[in-house]
Amino acid sequence: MPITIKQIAKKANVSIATVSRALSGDSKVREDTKKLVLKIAKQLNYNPNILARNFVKGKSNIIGLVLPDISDEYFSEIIRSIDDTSYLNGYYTMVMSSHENRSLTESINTMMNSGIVGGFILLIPFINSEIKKALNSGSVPFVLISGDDDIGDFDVVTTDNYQSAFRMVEFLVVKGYKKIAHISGPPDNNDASLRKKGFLNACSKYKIDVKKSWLAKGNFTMESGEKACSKLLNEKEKPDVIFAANDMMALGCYKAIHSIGLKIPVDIAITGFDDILISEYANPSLTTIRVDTDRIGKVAAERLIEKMNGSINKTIQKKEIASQLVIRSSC
Amino acid sequence: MPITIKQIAKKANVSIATVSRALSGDSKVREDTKKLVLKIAKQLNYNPNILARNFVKGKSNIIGLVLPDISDEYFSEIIRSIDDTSYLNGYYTMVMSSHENRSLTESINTMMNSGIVGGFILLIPFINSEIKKALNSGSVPFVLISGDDDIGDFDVVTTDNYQSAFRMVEFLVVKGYKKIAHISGPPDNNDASLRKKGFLNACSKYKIDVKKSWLAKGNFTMESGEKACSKLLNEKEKPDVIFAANDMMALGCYKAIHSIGLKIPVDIAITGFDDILISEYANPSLTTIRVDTDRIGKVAAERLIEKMNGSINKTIQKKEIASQLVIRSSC
DNA sequence: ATATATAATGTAAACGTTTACATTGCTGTT
DNA sequence: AACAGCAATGTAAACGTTTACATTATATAT
Repeated sequence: MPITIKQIAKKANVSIATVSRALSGDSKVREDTKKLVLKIAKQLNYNPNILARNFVKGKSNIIGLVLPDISDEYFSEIIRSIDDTSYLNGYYTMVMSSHENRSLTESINTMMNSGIVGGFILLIPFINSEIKKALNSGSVPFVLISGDDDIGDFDVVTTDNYQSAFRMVEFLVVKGYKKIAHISGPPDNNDASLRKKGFLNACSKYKIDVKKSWLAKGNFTMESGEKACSKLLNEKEKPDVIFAANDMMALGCYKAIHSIGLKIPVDIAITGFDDILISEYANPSLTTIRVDTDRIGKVAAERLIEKMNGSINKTIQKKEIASQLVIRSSC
Repeated sequence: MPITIKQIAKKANVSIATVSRALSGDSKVREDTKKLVLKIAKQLNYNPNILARNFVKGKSNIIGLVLPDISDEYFSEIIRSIDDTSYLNGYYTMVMSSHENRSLTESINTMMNSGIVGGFILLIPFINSEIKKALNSGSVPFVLISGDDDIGDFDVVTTDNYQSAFRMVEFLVVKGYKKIAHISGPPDNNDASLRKKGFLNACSKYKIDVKKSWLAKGNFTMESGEKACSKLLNEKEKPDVIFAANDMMALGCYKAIHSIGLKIPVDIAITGFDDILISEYANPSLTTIRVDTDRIGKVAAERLIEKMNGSINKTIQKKEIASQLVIRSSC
């Protein structure tokens, strides 16, 4: 019982083709017929059947968004950012979380083959050959959002993990720190390894001697940060600052440090990476790196829409979104 | 160029109707034809065109999810939970954020009239007559997720704001606190007013004398909590515990208290509401109330799917999801 | 006024699937 | 062997929109 162009056509005494043209606006329709059709459409509260439109056009104006198997505080920001951008360009956003019941490849296959989306964005913490294969199996355009752009011949939007970690070290060096420790993230995580690499290369550039025992291992959890920090504090030569590969581990360091009565940043300084909500309010507030999630979503969506429109640029594009050093009181 | 049932039909030497029936499984098709069709479908890597299916069936298996104009850390959990439930029932999830560019009513109208979704869930912090009107304007089923179930004749899933606030006070009373202050949230926010109501009624039941000056006003931000707390600390008769209507304000209290050198919970105790990520890691960890977002999403999605399937229960359902008191070190 | 070009509109097919209805094939009963 | 009854399959229409192509109306040039 929703209004269709047929009813408009009848009421306006024109053919459905004219109605369609008047509504889509781009074809040649006489000004007054167009006005009439628009008026009647409005009057009847007509809304185009999007499913029918997508179906007949053979392409969908729905953008798929594949989320990985983890809950992350910044996902809702990315989702919102992508949805905003999509909306402004006349697209809708469909989410698809991967989890125990639905694997990532299954999600990709649905995106590729069901026709339900015209393109998709994949939030992907790591890549493997199975995923690559799935991504190469179809012709639906997509863009990746990842921590690493070295993941094959795909369009990808990344954070500048390496650069930011590098700059963090530079900042610490300028501040006068000499003994810098690092707590790294999971070894199979791209963000983690790039941050570590940035750390190491910066240290090497600025002639900071990194003791092996100062390269602690964590897994991005607060607990692992706490544990790693305790270990560092037990070294006979203690670092004077710890650069954790993410904020959660940095806050774990807070715990370890406070528990033995030391003070940040007086006794030891801490820095993190991510600028999660809590970091601003921690005591002391945490110096860290803010990822521009808003921009990441926007850039990814814009690039995807470009591809969906079949516009010019066919070459693979790697876009790195700059993060920002957020200087607070922890160092 | 995606595979269609036509190609399967040709290859299997049957009509497209038989293919359709074999694939949908529910009609009477001979066992061996069914097997043959399924085999060929698999072999050709057939995926049904969902747009076409939805279109011809006149209904969509996409569930819309309308998000309000705020970024909230628990949204990604709700989104995930809804998507999980949808997926398990054969549905997809489409998000639609409301914001400056797209009003809430506009989102509702799209959901109602474009045919793109078969039903939708509305995350809604408050309701007004314009929204009510929009909701009453169509025939697409929907479910609300709100802080208050007293928002008209709609299916709604709520948190038990009132009950939980009530129980928080009970808990504080049992703990021996006598002078309880409250920092309320925005006056037009349902969650906020129900929490305040629960607080007041519990105080009244347990004969807790609530001084007028102990009813501070905030707006859910950390700053407002800090300010309200400072004011409370300047009263000649200070409360011995402050129950903030949300965690952010509770953490604002932390700031105010620490800044003048007092200790929590020794000098004054604090409790919150929401159990945001940061609360567990605050110092001291915050006693608060955890909203079961996972369950909220699941229940809302299940109820919506029930309605979309046109199953039995047509009467309005108000479902209140129980929250959990999380006892930590701040009181 | 006529011919021509072009603008406006109409006609009808197409998209992939489901499904009401029609037809065919098979089984068992007499 | 004839027929009923039902199971299996086929035929074709339908869904709402767009769009290639056909037709008609209008404007322009002669």
